[in-house]
Amino acid sequence: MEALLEKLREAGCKVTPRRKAIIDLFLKKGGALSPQEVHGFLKETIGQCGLPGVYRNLETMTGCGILFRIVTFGGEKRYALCMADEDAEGHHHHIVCVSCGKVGNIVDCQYREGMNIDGFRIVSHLVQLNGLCKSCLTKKTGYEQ
Amino acid sequence: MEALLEKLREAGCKVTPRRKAIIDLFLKKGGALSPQEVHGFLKETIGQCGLPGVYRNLETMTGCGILFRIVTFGGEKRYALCMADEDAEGHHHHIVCVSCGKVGNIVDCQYREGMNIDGFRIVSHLVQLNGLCKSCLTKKTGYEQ
DNA sequence: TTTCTAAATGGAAATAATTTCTATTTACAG
DNA sequence: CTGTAAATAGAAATTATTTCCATTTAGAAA
Repeated sequence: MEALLEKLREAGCKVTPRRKAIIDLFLKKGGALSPQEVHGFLKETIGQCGLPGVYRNLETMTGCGILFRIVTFGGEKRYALCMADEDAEGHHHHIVCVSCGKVGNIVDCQYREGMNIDGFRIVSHLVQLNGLCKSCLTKKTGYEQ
Repeated sequence: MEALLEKLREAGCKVTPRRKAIIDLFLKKGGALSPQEVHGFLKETIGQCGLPGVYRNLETMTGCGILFRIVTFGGEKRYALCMADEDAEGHHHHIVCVSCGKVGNIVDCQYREGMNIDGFRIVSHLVQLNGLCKSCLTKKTGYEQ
């Protein structure tokens, strides 16, 4: 938790009760959440908070590298904690369990900014793996991305 | 064009004037379009057509493999023609020019369904490269993804 | 500490995006 | 041709997202 708050400070953002509550929520829930879900859960915990604030904070915290946006085939917005561990400090991608939402880091990536592929100069790229984590391979739950 | 219409038939979908107009539009424009843009352009060409129909058709045609959904960091929906050439008949990904929207195919991919990575069993994955195509490397235009 | 200020918040309201619904039309199999 | 399931149109409903602005607050600086 403290490491995540530090990321806010590094980015010059304030550590507010609401932001703490949002991080808390993601830590507790463990998976990927939509703005609406975050809003709903916050209502239960810290009482109130408008959707505009939720949207703003999810984006702010994505900018700080605390959250990242899950890519879904339907295009709906979902965010998850970017738990960069020692291995994944730098460039990395995510693997998301389609059943429970657990997130892992993928550190080996063949793409780099500036490289040339098929006549294109790469400026950015996106890789996301969807899979089943160990525990969900045995017991399937209701959560589907 | 005919090859694309064939994909509709293969999927058991009807070939309607509107669908032809949408394919036409993508062929002419060349890049990635949002539902709203498609709607706007159709108004100019075939007169009218409701947004609901645009949404339905973009999804239908994505299901047939005629279009694919561009992944943007902002999460907004955009579609582009999936011009699978000889090399890219099967599994492939896309590289999109962030300046003009031109789409290329990436056929070498290290990920496969069913493989195990870091304790996850992969069920699907998504790779998208964003870059600058040859012509845009020299002249930058206004179009940004 | 206290003060100050830019950043964050809350919530109402506006806007934009997407879906649902239903009556009508149409592609195309037979 | 004809019949029928699929597609269409557009209105309306719903949902998602953003804008706005007055108020509060975190945290730097005095």
